[in-house]
Amino acid sequence: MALHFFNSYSREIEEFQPRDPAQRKISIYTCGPTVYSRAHIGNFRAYIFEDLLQRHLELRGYKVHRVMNITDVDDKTIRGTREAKIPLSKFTAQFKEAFFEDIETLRIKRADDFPAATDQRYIDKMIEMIAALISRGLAYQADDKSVYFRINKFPDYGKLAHFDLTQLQSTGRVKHDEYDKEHIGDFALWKAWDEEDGDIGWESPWGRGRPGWHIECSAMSTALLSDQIDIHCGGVDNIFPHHEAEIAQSEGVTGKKFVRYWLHCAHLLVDGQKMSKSLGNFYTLPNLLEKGYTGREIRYALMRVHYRAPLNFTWEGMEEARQALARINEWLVRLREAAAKNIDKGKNKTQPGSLFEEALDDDLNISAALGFLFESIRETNRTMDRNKLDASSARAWLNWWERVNNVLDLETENEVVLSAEVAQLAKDRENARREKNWKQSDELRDRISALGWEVRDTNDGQKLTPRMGSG
RNA sequence: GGCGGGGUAGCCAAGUGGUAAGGUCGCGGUCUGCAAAACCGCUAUUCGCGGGUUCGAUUCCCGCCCCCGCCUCCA
Repeated sequence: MALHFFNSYSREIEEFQPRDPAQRKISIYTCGPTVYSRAHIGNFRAYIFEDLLQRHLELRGYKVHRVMNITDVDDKTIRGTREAKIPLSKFTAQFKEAFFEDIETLRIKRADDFPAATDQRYIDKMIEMIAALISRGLAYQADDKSVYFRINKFPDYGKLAHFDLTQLQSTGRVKHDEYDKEHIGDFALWKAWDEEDGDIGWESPWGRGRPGWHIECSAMSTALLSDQIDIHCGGVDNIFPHHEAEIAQSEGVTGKKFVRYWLHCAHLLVDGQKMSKSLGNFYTLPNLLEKGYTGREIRYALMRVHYRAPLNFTWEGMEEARQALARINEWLVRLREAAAKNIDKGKNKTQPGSLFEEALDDDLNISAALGFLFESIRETNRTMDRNKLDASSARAWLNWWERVNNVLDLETENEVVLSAEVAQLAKDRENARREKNWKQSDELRDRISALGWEVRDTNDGQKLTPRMGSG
């Protein structure tokens, strides 16, 4: 089955055909964080979705070039730097650093480029694009000295969001300077300097000021990818106005189709409510780590629901993630033992299939893909219970897992080393068991458990595994 | 008001015009000295509600209800 994605632009599932199929190269642009505070887990849901997308494309043999922008100048960063009374670059640096820390914890692959809006290279590019838009009559400088995009001159404006612009209603959420603009929907390309900006600003043909938010993405995607990109991702809330504006700006300059496939991720909810910085009901990654959850547990919890469906974050869901991963762990341990045992009963016919990746081909149907994974786990466990899984089959399953895990990236990283204390207790317990001193054996099991290790007695003696979440 | 996305077991969730994957939780069983893990069995006669089409609908059509979101700088 060929790759299919739901394209927000057409609102249909479409077969994926990259711009340059022969090269197997794909360009992806993803909207990154605005670094005015620590990103919350809702942000990371979107980034994990993009990570899953990239990894699956790579599994399918594509070479992905992905760009993620960092918005490091806007109203909120300026407010932040003013309140903190430190320079903008210093203010945003701390959140950039936190962001990279967090994506590493969540095992999100780094983009190839993380362009920053304040980089002079991109400021220049933005100015260049704005000038082109003005020369084409698509933009104008208003009385307030800011430059705006003239949406009436761009007939496709509203096509992505499927908005009828005459129906636009102000929510009052954002204050805008309606008197300076020709149309209420005209959006800023260049914002004229005002007092609140302090020493933040760049010179331009239209005077000192700073870029509007949308133009940075148009400039960076054009500069780093090309006039036309294969896939552009973001949260659904970015569809309007942000992505709509990007289309208008980029196509207004190049005259070419900007993006082939628009993929948008639904929101993460907390207790059924949208999670957002402005509402203050958000968790950051450190908040969850403090509760004892690991990066991979959080990764699983954020990944397991289809990207176009809302994901309701709950602690019950975190617990579920933990248990599901523990199940995978156990399975891998057994498989590796089976692969090493070199028994050859040769009767097992359970073979890994390709259903996992085929599910992902279908608009990243992760639930179906995980369904196949867990079915496979049950089947192979059943076979191993009967001691019927031969070594070569076990190896085949392990190879399959490696492939699957390239996409999921859910395996425990390092073996947690037994402390000398636990090792000694285990040894004592072994002796106690040899003497069938069950009382002492159970006491020791409790003590080992208190130290974070679970004890299991198997045919091959006792086995210790670190309790989930502790490692 | 306009435009989206959802509503499937306690919770999360896949799915199809032919009678409901998977995860998690709970209960019972096998195994065990007891556990744990694993496996087996049970847990939705039913897929928000009401109509319609059909031999048959959770799946298609119509109407309605509920939740979440977007409607000018939120992923």
